[in-house]
Amino acid sequence: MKSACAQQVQSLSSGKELLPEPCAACAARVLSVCDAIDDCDLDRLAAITSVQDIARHQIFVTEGDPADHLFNVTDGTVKVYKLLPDGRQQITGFLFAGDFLGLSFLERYGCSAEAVTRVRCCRFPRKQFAAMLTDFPGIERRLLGIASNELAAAQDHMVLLGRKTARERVSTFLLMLSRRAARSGGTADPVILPMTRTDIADYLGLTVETVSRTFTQLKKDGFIELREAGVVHLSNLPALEDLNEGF
Amino acid sequence: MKSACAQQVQSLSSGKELLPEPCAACAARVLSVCDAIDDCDLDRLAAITSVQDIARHQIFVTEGDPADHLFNVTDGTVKVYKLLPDGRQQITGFLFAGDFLGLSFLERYGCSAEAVTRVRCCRFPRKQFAAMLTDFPGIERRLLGIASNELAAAQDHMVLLGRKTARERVSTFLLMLSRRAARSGGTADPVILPMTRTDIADYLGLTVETVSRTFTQLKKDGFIELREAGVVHLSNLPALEDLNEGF
DNA sequence: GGAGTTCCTTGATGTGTCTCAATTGTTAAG
DNA sequence: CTTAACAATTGAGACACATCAAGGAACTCC
Repeated sequence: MKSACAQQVQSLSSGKELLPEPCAACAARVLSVCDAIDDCDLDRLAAITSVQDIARHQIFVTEGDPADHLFNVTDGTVKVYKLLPDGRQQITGFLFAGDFLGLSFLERYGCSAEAVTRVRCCRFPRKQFAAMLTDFPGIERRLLGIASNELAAAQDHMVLLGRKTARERVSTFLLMLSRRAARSGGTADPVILPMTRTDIADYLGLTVETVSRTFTQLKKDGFIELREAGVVHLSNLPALEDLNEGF
Repeated sequence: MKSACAQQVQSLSSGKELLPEPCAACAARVLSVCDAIDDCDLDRLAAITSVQDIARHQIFVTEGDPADHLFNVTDGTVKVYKLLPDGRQQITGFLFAGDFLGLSFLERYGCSAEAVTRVRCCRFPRKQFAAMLTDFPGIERRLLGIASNELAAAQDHMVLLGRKTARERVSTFLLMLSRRAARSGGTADPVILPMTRTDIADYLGLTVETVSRTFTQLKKDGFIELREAGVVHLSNLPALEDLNEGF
């Protein structure tokens, strides 16, 4: 087990091969927990790390299972969700390169996770990772920061689910993806949607039909353009931001 | 500033006077962060603590303000909420004795907080509290645990807001309050509702009218009884739990 | 290149919850 | 006890979104 965090050499969607690289060269590192560790100590982290490639649609974390592993997404998109007994689904978040998965440091996973695209991630055994916390208090601090951010995002999402209209939900979603992409070095304007309309609906607390209708409505009103599949052009970003009144 | 965490000698609602007590005797301590500190080090915590009494309806934390203080509720009920520019409100959670407030360790508060009843709490200056983290890593571990629990609660609430019917939301809410009360040494069956129907509505993503109608509907169907104001008797708890199918 | 599958869109209709409005119940003040 | 202010309930009607159903577009697999 020599290799560790993987560097994203080519986008997975391009079909090119991925080259595993050591943590020190990991493109996702600056975005993630691993950044809390000095270069010289990275081999310590690398020793407990295994790189995983996950096929599209594969469920690699199941709600209620013992939380044996923590994950760090280095490429691709993951959906994190909960199910009601009758099959209703609520997606609690999407994860992208640099995002950490497994933040419920409880005995069992609180959510399930499924690869929306082909996904590459670093996997840490939870116990060994926990053991490292005592040696590297910086990680703990970092985790607390990540938890804070996740909590803030969860609160924003509660506002969306509890109080926003369908149109507001969709535009908030588009802006969120846009900012997220820009923040991690991507492009802000043509927003890439790796997930299906159904996934978007399950994230926004709507039905597929309503999501689809809202997209066409936003298109008709000149806020967005839909040329290729999975891509949304924000033709009128200021107006779109107005829909969310500085949110 | 000699006194620190307050002990709940009598319930505030009874109108009796509260006696401030040192942290070592604090009834809420076992439920809270303070438990991560040994008795002998408690004076260190006490030195930066100030006890605060907050009147009903007082807003003591405002979203967007610099996060100068952290709070630990020792008695009473607090609502934590976010507002949309046009006044729509989403309550993200209710806090009771032992609950920690200020978990967004960010520069500014992410939510506002208002006293639903008269509230007593311990207040810590954020910077001094942060400084203690290095000396007492146990607190950090504890905070991470609290954050995990809050995150799990937030995820459950997203499912509620995104995918549950009004009836399911209300019954989930009642069960949550019941379990919460039981967990912190209270009574599980007559559930106490310190908050108004409007607050419940803003928590559940509904309107007051729908909440009220759902209550009477649950009453008519024999799930609950409404005798005094602010009290709900769970006449048929198993059936109520069935409504939420093991949730 | 054709067939199957999945995804997306659009239409017609239904309904759960919201909105508006009025009444009653409760609490606090004088 | 009276009055005012607030909280809770109930009814009538409207509407945003869900449901049901069908057609078309994109992708995958022989």
